[in-house]
Parts: sequence; structure tokens; C-alpha cells
Amino acid sequence: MSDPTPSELPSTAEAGPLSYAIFQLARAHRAHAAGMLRAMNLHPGQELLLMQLFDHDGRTQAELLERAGLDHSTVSKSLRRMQEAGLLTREPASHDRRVMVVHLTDAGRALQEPIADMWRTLEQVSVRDLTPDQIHTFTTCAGVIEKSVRDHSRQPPGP
Amino acid sequence: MSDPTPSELPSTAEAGPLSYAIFQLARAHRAHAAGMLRAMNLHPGQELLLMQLFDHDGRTQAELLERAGLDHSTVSKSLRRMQEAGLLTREPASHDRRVMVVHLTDAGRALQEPIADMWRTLEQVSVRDLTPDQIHTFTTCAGVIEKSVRDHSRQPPGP
DNA sequence: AGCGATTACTTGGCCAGCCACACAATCGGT
DNA sequence: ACCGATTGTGTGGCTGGCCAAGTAATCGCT
Repeated sequence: MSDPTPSELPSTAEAGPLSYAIFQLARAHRAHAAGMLRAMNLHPGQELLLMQLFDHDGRTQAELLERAGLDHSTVSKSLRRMQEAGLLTREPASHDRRVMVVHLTDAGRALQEPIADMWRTLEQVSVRDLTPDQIHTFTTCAGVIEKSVRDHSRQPPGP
Repeated sequence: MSDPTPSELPSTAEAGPLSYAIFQLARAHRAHAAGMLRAMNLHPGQELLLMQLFDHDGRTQAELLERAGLDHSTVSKSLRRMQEAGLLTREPASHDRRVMVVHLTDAGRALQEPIADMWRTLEQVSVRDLTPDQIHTFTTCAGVIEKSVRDHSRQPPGP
């Protein structure tokens, strides 16, 4: 195979071009976000939880993990680290001492604008070379694929 | 802006619908792949390295990480675990004792068909509810976005 | 030939993310 | 009123993934 062109696609790309594209895109996208988040001493994923709190302070962990679609242990550990970093507080609810109510501190609230800026930049960069039509199609398709995958994840193994 | 309209949608989705879609899609997609890989005692990401070896056995680690687009340490640790699992072997090259040449074992080769099946299934499920036109547009856009993001990651910090 | 770059890889540290298990508080049926 | 089921969290364990620092072998320049 003396083909100097970069057309020597990995077998992964041949086997599933769309899946391969999703994988590579997600990593690049995440890496770019991570780079910007590092400037605020944040880690990828933490900004999603914080944005939920910017939208409505005082949520419970259950609400946060449900809206972010994450595992409860992931949220629990992530919140603990952010609490240790002084970004938020966790207190048991008065009427149900199982639930933990999460509140932002001033330091956490101070990140609202930086995070919003970062998110806007990320979006602008992402759509930079796309037409509005392509943006719409891509976003729609992403939702469709996500739904197909989620639906199929419940049939074969059979819980 | 001066438009503090309270909204019900997650602030993440309204701040960057496309970025949010990428994030959610990638997690669902990865979770589905992970579920199928568990049946072969594999973890997400390992199948990418194995497929590189199915395509051409005896690659070096440098080739593997370059083609997969991963970090050195990620590949190093992942290969070590797969070696411990008996899927492959690692030996120093004869002419350059720095490089590690990776070879599949019989156990590793035995996963070629299962992995190919899994990958085909993943692709089929992903495109299930999309038209060929949508598939093409989506894959193309994913590449464009990935390139935009990668290019932009080299400008702002300025190395 | 010698000695500093460069290359290839390893290791340690950290965090995200998932699963499985454990625990406490609440709810519900008898 | 009691005891099992459910719900909300926490913890341990494992892997993927990145960065940073370190090691060993090779290359290259003087």
C-alpha cells in the first residue's frame, strides 16, 4: 500500500463511518472544552452541573443527575470535589433528610459569566464552517441517533 | 443580554444546542457500545486498538496511538491491561529497542468477528432512523466541526 | 567520538464515568 | 404500629483519558 495520501482510513472508519465520526468529534469537542475550562480551574462535566444551578439554585442531587443524565455516583463525587473547591454547599433537606440540597457559593456564582462565555465560544467555533441548514440538520440527526441508540439499549439485553 | 427570560430548558441546551447535542449523543453512543463490549469482556476504547491490529498485526505503539488519536499514556496502559488479559503481546523491536511491537494472540484474534459484528450493529442502530442524505450530511458536518475545533485549539493559548 | 536533542515508552497523579454494594430515611401494606 | 420495599446518597473498585515528569535508546550536530 504505497498510498501517501491520508486516505488510509482506519478499519474503524470503514466499518462504521458515522460511529467513528461521533467518537472522534466527541473527543475533539471535549478536549477543546477542557482546555477552556482549565483556565477557570474546572474539569469537563463540572460546568454542566454548575449551569443547572445557575438556572435554578438549590436543586437536589437527584434533580441534577436526572437533568444531566449522569450516574448518581458520578454526581456525588463531582459535587464533593466542587464543594471542597468552595464552589457550592450541600445540606440535608429539612423535610427529607435523605436528599441533599445544593447551593452555590459566591465563588461558584462568580463562574456563571465565564462559563457562559466559554459555552458561547465553543458553540461559535463548532458551527463556524457550517451553514444554518447544516447546523439544523446535524442537531436534529444527533437527537434522532441518540434516541435510536437509547431505545435499542433496552431491547437486546432484556432487563 | 438584557433578556432575563426564565426558561424551562436546561441552560446548557439553550446556550449551545449543537454542543449539548454532541455531548449527549456521545455519551449515549458510548454507553451502548460499552454494553455490547461487556459481553466480550472488553472496555470502550480497547476495541479501537484491536481493530487497528486486525487491520495490520505487528504495529508499534506509536502507530496505534497516532491512528487512534489517543495519548501515549492511555495507549500504554490500555495495552498493558489487554496484555494481562492475554489478548496481545508486546516485545521490543530488534532494530530499535525503544519501540514496542504489538502482536495479537489467538485469544485476541478470536475477537475480530465479534467486534466487527458489534461495530456493524452499532452503526446500523445509529443510522436506523436516518435517510442516506441525513447520514451523509451528519458525517460530513461531524468532520467539519471536528476540524474547526481542532484548528481553534491551536490559536488562543498560542504554544 | 562525544554530548545534547529527539524519540518511544512508562509511571504517577488526577478526574469523569460506570457498576455494585452498602446505608439511612421515608413510604406503604398488613 | 411494625416491617419490608422504595428512594436518595455515599463509597469502593475499575477503566478511559489527559497532563507532567521520568527513563532509556537513538539520532544528529559539532
